[in-house]
Amino acid sequence: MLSASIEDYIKAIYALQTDRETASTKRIAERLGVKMASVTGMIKHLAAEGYAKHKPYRGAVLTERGKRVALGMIRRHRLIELFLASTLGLSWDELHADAELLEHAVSDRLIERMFEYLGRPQFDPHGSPIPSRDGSMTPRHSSRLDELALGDTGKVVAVSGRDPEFLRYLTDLNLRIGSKILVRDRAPFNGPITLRVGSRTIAIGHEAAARIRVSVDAPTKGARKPKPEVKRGSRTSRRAHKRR
Amino acid sequence: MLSASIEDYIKAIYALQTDRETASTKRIAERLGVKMASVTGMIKHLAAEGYAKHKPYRGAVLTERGKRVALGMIRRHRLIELFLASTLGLSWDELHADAELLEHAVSDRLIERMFEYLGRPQFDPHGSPIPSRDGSMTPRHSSRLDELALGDTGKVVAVSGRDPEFLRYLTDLNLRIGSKILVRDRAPFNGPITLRVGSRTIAIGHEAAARIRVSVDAPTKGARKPKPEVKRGSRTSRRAHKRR
DNA sequence: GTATAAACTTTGTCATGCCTAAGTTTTGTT
DNA sequence: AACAAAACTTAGGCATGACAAAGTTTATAC
Repeated sequence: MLSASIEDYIKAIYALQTDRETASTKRIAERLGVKMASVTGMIKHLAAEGYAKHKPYRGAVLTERGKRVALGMIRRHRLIELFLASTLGLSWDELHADAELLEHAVSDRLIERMFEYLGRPQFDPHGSPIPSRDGSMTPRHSSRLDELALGDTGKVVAVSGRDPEFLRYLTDLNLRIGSKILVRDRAPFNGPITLRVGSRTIAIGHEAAARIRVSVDAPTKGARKPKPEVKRGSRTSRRAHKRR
Repeated sequence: MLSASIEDYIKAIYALQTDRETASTKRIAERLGVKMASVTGMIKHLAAEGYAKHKPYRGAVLTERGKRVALGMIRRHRLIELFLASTLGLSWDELHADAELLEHAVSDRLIERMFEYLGRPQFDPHGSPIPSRDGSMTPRHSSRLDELALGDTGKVVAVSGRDPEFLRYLTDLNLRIGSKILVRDRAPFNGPITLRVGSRTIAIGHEAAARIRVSVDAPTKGARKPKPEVKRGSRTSRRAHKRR
């Protein structure tokens, strides 16, 4: 059985190496709230145990074994979040902190019971995919809201921050998973993006918009102003995550 | 914040001093699966922190402060058990182990959410009372099944063991919280007790019977053989614990 | 290209909580 | 009462995982 500390380090490295290629000592330390010296020590331990590779002065990278552990933790985390949301009705800004504590304590048996109870879900309350037991994740074909063109319509499918402030801000704007949006205006110089959300019109900054993932509707036949220079991901429409 | 270890010691001392007046080093060690030397060390620590009094060679006793912590832990434990039973449908033999792990990790906020979600329950799935936030517990007026007289009828309100084997045994006998029973026969010399449970007739040993608490029905007018030498507790009838 | 800053590692220390081995107190037996 | 066994404590040690301080490597600036 791995200690809670080791699990946290592996999760942190996984998250960091998903962005960049490698997880630096500094960033791991910041993420976990420990000093760099502690991180170096733990990275060496992880390397000795075969969970990571340590390239001195160059950061850490997980091995396949380490990745498997990381995906297992993410699975636990997201199932716990969904379970707490479904049963106790916790709002999305409250979920992360509690799941973070519980993910080290919940038995495998309980995780699988939750999985079945929740109807073998694919996505958590933030729209993030839940890894399957074997570590595979349903890919999401979505675009960053800040990359949408004027006139585009779509549905919010995920958000990438877990900061409660940010999530409450979105709630105040009426933005949640499944919200339908229409891009009304895009100010130049990374200025705010104006959206239609339900019956409200709101303005949102670029930084926030970049954290919101949207599945964009295929354009309808009606005349619309194209904006070809904006590149986007695939636009497959997907059902939103089921809430109760 | 108290460590999981400290919480476990306080719980163990509480349980032991509820039986006897004091919790001996040996018994604490057995309960927690550690050596006596470790217990002595921790008792001294608890005494230094004001959670317990240590009388060397005489065992430990919790202070008021320690008791408050213990009741808080019991509250958490029992609410978690009830929550897992209510949502995931865990059977009573599965509950204890998971709750034991979770009770150290669940936030106070989550505990109170569970409490409300469950409808401010008074009893856990084993029929044990759930301490209120201030530490008071609804007393249960019940008798040990092995002390019932021939012909007595009643309802199972609680069991006092948490051993999964024992609980599965009771399940096999059709005995659960709320089961109505009738004492058909009592063999002499601490022999088995024969019961009517629903439509089945079963025999149960004294040791098991002593762990089952029953609320005995007031005798009906019809003729019945009295057995005055058996003393019992009060016989107030109480609603059984609500299951979903 | 050299100096300085930033990132990183090494070394030694500390708290927690466990252990073993050895010594002490209490209890039980005769 | 005296001895042996059981219960208990003390002393010393170890693993984990954190830290600070000091030293090393890499990046940045000029």
